[in-house]
Amino acid sequence: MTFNEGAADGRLRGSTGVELSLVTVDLNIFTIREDQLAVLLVERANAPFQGRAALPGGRVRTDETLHEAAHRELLEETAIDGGRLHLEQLGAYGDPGRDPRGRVVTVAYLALGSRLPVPEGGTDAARAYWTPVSDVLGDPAALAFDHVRIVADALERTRRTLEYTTVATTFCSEPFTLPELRRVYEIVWGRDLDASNFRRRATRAEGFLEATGEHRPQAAGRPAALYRRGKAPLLSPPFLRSAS
Amino acid sequence: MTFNEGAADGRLRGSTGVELSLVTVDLNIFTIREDQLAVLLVERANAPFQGRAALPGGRVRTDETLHEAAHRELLEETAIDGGRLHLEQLGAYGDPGRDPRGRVVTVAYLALGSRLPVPEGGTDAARAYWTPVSDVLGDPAALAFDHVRIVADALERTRRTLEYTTVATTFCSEPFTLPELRRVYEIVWGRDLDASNFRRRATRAEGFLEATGEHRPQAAGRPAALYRRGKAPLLSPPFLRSAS
DNA sequence: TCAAAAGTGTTTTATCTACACCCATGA
DNA sequence: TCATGGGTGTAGATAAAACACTTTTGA
Repeated sequence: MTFNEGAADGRLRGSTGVELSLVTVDLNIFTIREDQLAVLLVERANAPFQGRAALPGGRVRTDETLHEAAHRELLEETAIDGGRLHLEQLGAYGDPGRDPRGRVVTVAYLALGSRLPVPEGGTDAARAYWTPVSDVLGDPAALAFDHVRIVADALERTRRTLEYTTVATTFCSEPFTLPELRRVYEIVWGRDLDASNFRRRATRAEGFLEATGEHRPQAAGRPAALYRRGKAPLLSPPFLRSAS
Repeated sequence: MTFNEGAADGRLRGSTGVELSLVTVDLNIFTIREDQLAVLLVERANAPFQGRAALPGGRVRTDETLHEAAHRELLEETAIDGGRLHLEQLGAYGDPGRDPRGRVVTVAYLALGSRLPVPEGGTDAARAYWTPVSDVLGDPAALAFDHVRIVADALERTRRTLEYTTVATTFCSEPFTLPELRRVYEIVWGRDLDASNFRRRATRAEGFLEATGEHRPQAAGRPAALYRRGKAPLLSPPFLRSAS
């Protein structure tokens, strides 16, 4: 079934005469791959924008919350189990011209995770692949709909969220080292941080890290201490982007 | 026209068989009145929740952006011209049970302004009135739908936004004094600030304030210098809530 | 000249910044 | 024993916190 079988004027319309809208969720799934921030894209199977790259997403069903819809699409379209991800709402996008089918309001979500798989096999997820966020933002026509703008907002949200919450750790697989966590900040913020000062702030922040007592041998040099995520959701004091 | 004239099962449904949703905007209009943070409420004219207090809002039309819809509802329901307000999107709320008519997704907006009028007269706006935010949040059943939760989110957003943007000035009528601006922070954050330290930070922040050179006589004491809003949208360095 | 409120200055304390230096490991 | 990268320590600069003090007005 396609969505452009609506009324004669092409608009989606409810049977009551009240103008209704198609509501979708779109997912900005971010992870760090090959030392870059990457976003998961899909090749669209259907019109409009068939064959074009887009954010994964789909219709919200009437019996689920928006958050549940995001979780479901995550699993269906990308075969990713959202259990270990950070998932937060980014906002609603509903400009009249954003979808040629008529008024479609999408609720964008931001999902952050570590070591996310490259989906494969015969499912919908087979059309999914990772792309560096910088590649997407460098080309205004890289994605279908207004998805480039949504990715830009998602990146800014991610940068700001790293300042005052502990979600940076969700980019790391447990256990992780402090230099790994620091590299997350460097990649997302696009600037180098002083290792010494980063360590001091990260270890001082209450509930951010939990030392395991173990160490991980490196390719070269001294083994790094291993940590797990702490229990605090917020970073206090926050890490400001301007600080080193 | 009411919205519950849908299909036999009561659900809103598109003519194509695709399940569609009613999309609305709801406005959290905050101002400072009588030394308190106040939110504008309306008495609902129609079912559901007829006669109950709720956030002002209404349906999004197919030919307008979500932002435009918020501006239009602001004018229609409250007779407030949004020109001088700060208006930003808060997020989408779409739990299945939030509206007895079926799936209704609302996009909540946050509007901040100063010296907003008490709407009067024979219009829709006559049903609108100001209430202290603390009164609303003290009673989980104070408002229709999930509006109490939305107001709670709006308050938290307002508190955080004051930390890193210059929007606090939109709570003041120009020209304003530094003690007036400080009082805005104190009311929103719910804690007193050191006048001396506040002054230093506010005047040092680039683009926050513009001195007019004028002064305003007080009821008692030395006249206060008058300022206008500066041009910077962001506060750097930010004012953290923890700081005095 | 007194009260009140704006505005300035100062001391103490905490934090950031930059950078030197030490430690633990593999080759 | 050397290179490599993790980890510690520290001095100077910067900013916050608390509070004493001065200025300007109306009564």
